[in-house]
Amino acid sequence: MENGDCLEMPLGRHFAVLAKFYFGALTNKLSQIDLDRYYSILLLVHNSTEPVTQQMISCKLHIDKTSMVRIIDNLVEKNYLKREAKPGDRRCHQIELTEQGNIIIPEIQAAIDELNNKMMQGISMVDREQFIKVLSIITRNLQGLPGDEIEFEYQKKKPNTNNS
Amino acid sequence: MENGDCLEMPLGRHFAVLAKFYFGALTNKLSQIDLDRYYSILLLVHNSTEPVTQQMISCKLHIDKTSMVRIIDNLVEKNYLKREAKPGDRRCHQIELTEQGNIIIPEIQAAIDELNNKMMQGISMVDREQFIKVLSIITRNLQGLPGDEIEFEYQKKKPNTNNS
DNA sequence: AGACTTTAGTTTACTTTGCAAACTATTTCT
DNA sequence: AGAAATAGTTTGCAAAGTAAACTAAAGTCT
Repeated sequence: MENGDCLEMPLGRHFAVLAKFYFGALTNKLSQIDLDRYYSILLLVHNSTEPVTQQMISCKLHIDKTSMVRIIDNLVEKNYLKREAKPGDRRCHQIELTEQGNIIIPEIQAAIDELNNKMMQGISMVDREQFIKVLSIITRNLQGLPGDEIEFEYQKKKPNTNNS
Repeated sequence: MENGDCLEMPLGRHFAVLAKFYFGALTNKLSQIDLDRYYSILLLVHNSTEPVTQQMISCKLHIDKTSMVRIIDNLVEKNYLKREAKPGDRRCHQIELTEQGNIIIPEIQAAIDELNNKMMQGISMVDREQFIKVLSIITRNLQGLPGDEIEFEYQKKKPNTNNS
């Protein structure tokens, strides 16, 4: 094998460690906020063009749906999100940012931008883009999905795919 | 920001998802084995040239030391590892592979190689190497470490560093 | 319309992991 | 010898994944 064993950990472990460092640093940067995690969720709610449901967040962020319930409970309790009945389908809960939620979005975004910058220090723009590109391909390969974007199959045309 | 927001998740989240997919696939490949995790630990014990202690594993793999106790307990109970008194320093427990542990190492290694291959499909060798290189730099940047390898500071000359 | 199935979300129970604090046994420092 | 540091352990707690069973609301199918 030419690749893989040039690292002293399996690549998956490496990714896990990176994620840990990343969110550790992010939580650190955002210690002013009454929230030490779930930033991705708030961002997703904020950036989404379509109405956001719990299932959609679960799918896109690959978080378990039962965990999702608890997490949204938490964020609602802390007054960053609100659950509203979705008109037209009362099974769904439409997740929206509260006023307080909207306030911290720019702070989160700024911290992430800053962190990404620090993280990418010493890497040329070309290499950064290439890195992101490879990251997308790897993700797709690992899912075994033919998709084009890293959209992660949130109800994207399911042609009878019994994905068991 | 030029980078970062080209993905719809913070990069850290992306890494976490990748790790999840990776180990999911790996566990799947290794379903023959009576072990659905901790592969990295067994590999580390196997590949290490120096005697392995729990602390060393904790440091290299960035696993909490109290979790480490439980994990090693588990692996000892399943007869993949054994704890032995380290001659010369009875505080340390020297961790070694059992016979059964040694048997599954090649299987794990093969599964990882196979998975890495599948993961890297469609990416040229040059790009793979470049990707790994960027990955190392990012890791170093996130740790704020000046180190050279991704060795993660396991007792590498600690000049009074009170890492609290 | 009525029966069946699917979907979104919830609850419960259990497991794994991380973190913090307190602890033991050993070693090192002075 | 006495103090401090180190390796490991234990306990308690919180977060998060998994599985199973459940509710309520749609959707489907004769």
